[in-house]
Amino acid sequence: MTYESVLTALADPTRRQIFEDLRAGPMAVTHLAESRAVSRPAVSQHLKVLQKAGLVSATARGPSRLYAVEPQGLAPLRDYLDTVWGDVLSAFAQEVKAQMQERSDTSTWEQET
Amino acid sequence: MTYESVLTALADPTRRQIFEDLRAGPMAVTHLAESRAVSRPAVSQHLKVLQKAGLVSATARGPSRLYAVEPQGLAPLRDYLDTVWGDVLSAFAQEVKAQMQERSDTSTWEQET
DNA sequence: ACTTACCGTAAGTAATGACTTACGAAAGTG
DNA sequence: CACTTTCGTAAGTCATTACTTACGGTAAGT
Repeated sequence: MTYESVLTALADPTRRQIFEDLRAGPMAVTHLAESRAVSRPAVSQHLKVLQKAGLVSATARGPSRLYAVEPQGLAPLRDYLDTVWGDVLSAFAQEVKAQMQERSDTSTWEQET
Repeated sequence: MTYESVLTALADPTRRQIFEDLRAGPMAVTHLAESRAVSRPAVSQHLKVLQKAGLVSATARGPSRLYAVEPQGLAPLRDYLDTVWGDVLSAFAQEVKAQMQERSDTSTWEQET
């Protein structure tokens, strides 16, 4: 639900691969595990994290369970980038211009990165 | 530079707080550390990770060092969300509609989440 | 030059998390 | 009703990583 959980969920490479594999459509846990280097319980645990983050949803299909991408799960992260950082990005250009004009004389700076 | 490094950099809560604190403007390491519960070297290490991810930049200011937000650092993550998941999101609505119409008869499903 | 202030790095420790094996539950099949 | 398949969870191990203390290095002030 929160953008923090989305970030931590997408930070792990294996979990991100599983999430991206689900782009092909809903899949069962066994099918997800056999095309990967980790065991099936590991995939289940990753899916649990993804589900808690709202990125995937589970559907009982007999004894099997189909996991599918929940597209609205990425909305918190998108909103975070837009609302929290959108203003900063737009305000940055102005500030840079202002500072460069303000300190055009005091030129004792030393850029590193 | 890559969206993976951005995700791992923003996954840690302390590191994310430091990054968000820099929205107020360029700050020195000591100033960042004294308003937080971790030591100064810890902040330095976090800033190193953020710098490698392209999220912040350092500027030598006398014996001090001013760290500033690098606004273009979030671009890889934005691009990842747009290119990789933008198509999936738009294609999802159509697929859902098609599936619901296709399986309007085989109604033995059981939603969980 | 000596001192002070600010910072990065090294080394070591503690904690978080990713993974495995083992087990039990739920649902279809004979 | 047994049997099989599929899956989640528990317990434990191992690797990653976040954190601390200690140290050295650089730049300004006196």
